[in-house]
Parts: sequence; C-alpha cells; structure tokens
Amino acid sequence: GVFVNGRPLPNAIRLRIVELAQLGIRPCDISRQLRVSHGCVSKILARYNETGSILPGAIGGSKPRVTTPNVVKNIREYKQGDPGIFAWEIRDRLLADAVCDKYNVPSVSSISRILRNKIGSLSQPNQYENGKQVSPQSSISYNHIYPYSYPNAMSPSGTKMSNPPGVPVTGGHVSISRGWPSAHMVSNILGIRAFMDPSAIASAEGYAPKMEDWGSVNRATFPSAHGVNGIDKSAIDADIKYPQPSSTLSSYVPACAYSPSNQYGVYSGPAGSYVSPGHHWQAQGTSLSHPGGGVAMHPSDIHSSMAFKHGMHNHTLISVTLQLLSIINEI
DNA sequence: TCCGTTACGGTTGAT
DNA sequence: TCATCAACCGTAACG
Repeated sequence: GVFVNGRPLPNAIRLRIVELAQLGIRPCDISRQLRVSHGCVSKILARYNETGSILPGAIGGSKPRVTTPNVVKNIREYKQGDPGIFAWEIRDRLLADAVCDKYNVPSVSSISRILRNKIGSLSQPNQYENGKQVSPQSSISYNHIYPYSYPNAMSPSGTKMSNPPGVPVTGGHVSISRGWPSAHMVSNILGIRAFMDPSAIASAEGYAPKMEDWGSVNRATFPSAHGVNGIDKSAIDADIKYPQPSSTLSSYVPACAYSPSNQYGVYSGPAGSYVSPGHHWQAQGTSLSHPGGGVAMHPSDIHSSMAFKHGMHNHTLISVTLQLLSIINEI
C-alpha cells in the first residue's frame, strides 16, 4: 500500500478497516484488501474495541507543564524561608504541603531550573523593595562600567562564594559593588573614589542615576574624536585593538576600561550592552570605557553633555573626568 | 496460516 | 531558530 512513514493512516482507511471487521471479514483479509500491514489492522481494531474511536492518538507535544505559577510561588517561598534548602527537599515539601501530587510534582532538575531561571530573576526586585540591599545605583553603575558583570557566585579573586548559581542573591550577600573592587579598578589605580563609588556620587548629588542615564552620559560625554593630543585615532585604535605591553596608553586602558573578563573580549567585541546597535565594537570609543577613541573634548563639551541629563549635578563626575583627561594628556 | 506483540525508524509539536 | 523530548505512527519480524 501507500503510507507515509510516521504518519497515521487516512481516516477513510481506518474507518474502512473497522467497517470490514464489523462485517465479519477476517483481519488478514482486511490487511490484504486494503494493503495495510496486519499489525496495523490489529492495532486499529484493538484501539477501536477499547476506546470506540478510530482516530489516531495525539502526535507530538509535551506533557502538561508542572511548573505552574502556584508551584513556582511555593518554591520561592521555600527558598526564601530556607536559602540553603535542597531541590529534593523542596520537592518533598511540595508533596507534603499538597501543592503537588506524585503525578505532577516537578523533578529535582526542574526545581533546580526554576531556582536558577525564575526564582533568581524574580528575587531581584525584592532586593530593592526590602531596602536592605545595596543601593540600586551601585549595581547599575557598575553594570554600566563593567558590562560584563562578574558572576554572582564568584568573588573577584575567583573563589567560590556561598551562593550557588541560581540561588537568589538576597540580603546583600553578593553584589557587584562588593564583588568588584580590585586592584584593577579605576578608583584604585587613579586614586579616584567618587567616580567608581556610586554611593559617593549619590551622597554628594542626591541623585540616583539610571543605567540608561549612565550610558547616555558616557555616550554623550565622549563623542567620537579624531585623536588625543595629536595622536591619530587610527593609531590609538590599533593600539587598543592590539595592546602592547610597552604601550603606556594600553597599559592604562585595559585596567581602566575593561573588566577583567572584558579584557578577554577586547578583540571579539561583544560590547553590545553599551554600544548602540549597528555600531562596530570600536564605537565604544565613544564611551568612557574606551578613552583612546574619543576623549579629545573640551570641558565645555563635558558640561553641556552632562547638564542635559535630568539636571544631574555632576561636579564630581566632571572633576573626575578632568583628572582622567589630564592623565591621558600626560600620556 | 493467522494474529498479537514489539523493535525500529520515522513524524510531530510543546518546551 | 534550533535542539530536545516524549508522544504517536505503520512496517516488519518474531513467536
């Protein structure tokens, strides 16, 4: 006969099989007459006798999801109540609390995935709601400066922290502001605190910059320029792209401009978090993080570009920027 | 020879 | 968009 492998027989043939069987025709004869394997005839007739239907079963798809919002909610509560709880313990509690039964309780791996993907992200806003965590602007600012954020579970030195991956970071255990400061920081290298310490900025200005503000500030503050102190931009770019240990500029730039992890990505250019779409990675020269590309501006440029940011009073930033400019000028 | 069962390679659709 | 997974399919072979 003609059949499509993996696909059900046409309903007409299935119906015909049942009709012929009801007429008393033997399955072997039906198989020959309709040119269908006898195993297929046997299966269809057995199903018809059992269910009364000639239709094939549902093909494809997945089982109903067990990770319902209610289950996720309960898992979150368990985790918040006991941050050290194991996935299998959560599973047991879901059963004990009758949130699930044995047929729809999530697997341990599913619970782990929920903790990693859902609970973790859902818990983030709570950090701000609770008001006991690091101020938003700190992480925001660092996120901008270091678009390649440090993994939560890792300390700056690379040592494992107490929170396993996927476990919501609560209570300020781990924050970027705590995890980041290192000998590579601009503030440590240049002796500038306020620039890298958002709390200093916030306390001085009483203004909590949004992440997009920071990005805009930096993009607006450092428009593309052709060079620094007469140094051709292309030469600088080449230096940035292929930093040499002997290059004074590059010896500063990686430490200032790139996070430790980002330094590995200097050539690959995954700088999309702060580079406008469609821009080549070198466009990051327009940001503070790439001083080689666009820091040849006048203080008036800085002031005008910053002033439009929601009335942000940026004396601190400006002074820091000027210090940076003077250093670069020396270079 | 008949027929129930099952391994196999395939399709499908939700995740 | 792609991979994975688990459901189903009919054929072919076995007993």
